[in-house]
Amino acid sequence: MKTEKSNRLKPRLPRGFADRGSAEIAASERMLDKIREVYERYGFEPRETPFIEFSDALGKFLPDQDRPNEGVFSFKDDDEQWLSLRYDLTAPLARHVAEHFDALPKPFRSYRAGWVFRNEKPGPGRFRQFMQFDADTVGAGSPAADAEMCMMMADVMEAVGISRGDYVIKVSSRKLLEGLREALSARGAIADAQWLGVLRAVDKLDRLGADGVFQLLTGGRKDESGDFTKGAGISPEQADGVMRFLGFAGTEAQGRASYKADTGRDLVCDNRARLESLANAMGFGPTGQQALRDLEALAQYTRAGGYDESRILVDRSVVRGLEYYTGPVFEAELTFMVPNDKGEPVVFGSVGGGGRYDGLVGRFRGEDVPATGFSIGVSRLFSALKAVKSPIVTGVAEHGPVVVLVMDRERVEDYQRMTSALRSAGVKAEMYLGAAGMKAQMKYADKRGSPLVVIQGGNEKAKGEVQIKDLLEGAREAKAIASHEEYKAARPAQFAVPEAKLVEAVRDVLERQSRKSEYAP
RNA sequence: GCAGCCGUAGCUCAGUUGGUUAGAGCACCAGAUUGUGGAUCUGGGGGUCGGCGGUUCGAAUCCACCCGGCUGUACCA
Repeated sequence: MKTEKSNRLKPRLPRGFADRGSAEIAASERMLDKIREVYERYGFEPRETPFIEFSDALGKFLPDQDRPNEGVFSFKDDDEQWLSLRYDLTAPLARHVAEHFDALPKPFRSYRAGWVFRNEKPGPGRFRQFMQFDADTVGAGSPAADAEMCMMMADVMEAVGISRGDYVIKVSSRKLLEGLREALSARGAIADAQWLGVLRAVDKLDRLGADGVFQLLTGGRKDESGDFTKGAGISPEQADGVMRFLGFAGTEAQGRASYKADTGRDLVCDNRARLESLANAMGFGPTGQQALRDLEALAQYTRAGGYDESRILVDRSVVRGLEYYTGPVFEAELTFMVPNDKGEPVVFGSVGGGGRYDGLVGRFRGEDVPATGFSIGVSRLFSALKAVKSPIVTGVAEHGPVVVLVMDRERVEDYQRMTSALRSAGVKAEMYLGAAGMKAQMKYADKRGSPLVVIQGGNEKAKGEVQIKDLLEGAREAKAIASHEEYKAARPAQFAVPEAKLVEAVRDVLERQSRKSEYAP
């Protein structure tokens, strides 16, 4: 049945979605296994939730009439209730814990890997379906729970092959920022909308630098393309206070040159000293004081666990999401340089993050339930592993199956018997299932990455033999052969064995191949 | 969402001031070779030139709109 070309369906994928091949799936699974091992070692247990939740359970993104799918994929169920594809794993976990609260041990420590969906503009390395790998502790309000998250993140980095020094877990606290707001309010109240602008500006410090942040805090900023971003609209004096919080000395009026950075990895010093200098610079009120005490405790616990500032570092510029964090926030940053598409070296950047969200479970209950956790961006971490050539992703790809050629269509049963014998012996094998001739079957085996093929035509059958052709060795030998006649006559790396010795001979070849690293594809 | 650049075969790209039947390399398929993956040679399939309108005797080429891609920016739970 031939379809008219014009009505033929075009095979295509919506943007922001991707297919994956066997090599990528295998490498990704290896990475997930490493992460899982770390979580298990810390005593976390697996727990899964479905892709779809009631929209109101997911948080602020309730679909409205005008833009029902803004940011999140939503649709109406038969009973007119709004459902949504989850956009992270934290909100569904909060729902799960609240729903089974009485039955769960508390603190409840669990982990999960899963696909999440966001309906927003995709870009390079950004998809509308992507995987996160989360761990959470619900029911523990102590900074020790947050400290454990940081240590576990550090362990994950090393478990997947990121060297010590190539990553840092940066820690700050939403309460610390709240303390900043308190302190700045002495010079005039800051409205909620303004404060969101301040947080957004602070979050961009590493990308825009001090000048850019200052502009975004006050009037606004025009980027090189001429696009204007509206500022938060706080006073220059308040903005100076924000800059002081971030570790810059001087004021705007004294000139930009006097600003001095105290963040980032260049100035690694004692976490306690960093917190002290911040306390002295700011003069915090009660909220800020509490945040300082929490972070001090956290730093003390991680240090006791053997994690110093080169691995877990207090950094006030960490903000994270604007929505539900209530206490410590953390971010796993890879500090090595990679070339961007213009060839300039840039820091690889964040591969995951998290924080304390004491209010999220409480939305389903009368009272706050303390909770903390973090999330790893799986595909982002995966591309980082490629960049550092971690053995987890560069490890040799597996060979394809042994292919038993079908030389004589009348004797499919014989070939099936050989294939089954190989499988029973634990050898990955298949009988050729297509309709093509021998040459095409050889090409098929080649494309599948077969280590060898089994050949039994009429001649071999008459002698009670099978031919085994080592495809890897054969390809190597063929390079030296120029003419096709010679190639045909030579039958490189091919030999006959008695039919009864088939399995044994195949194993010998596979064994020999596995010892020769030069065959690695 | 806003701004800029770009859409020609599966991929990478040619295509003259608007002018016959739109090309190349790679990839794919077949033959040379009853039954041998490589190399070589010969042949073949594959295009509504992103889409839809317009200007024109004539559009891959010029114009408008739409769609898609890339880049920056905004948002990012």
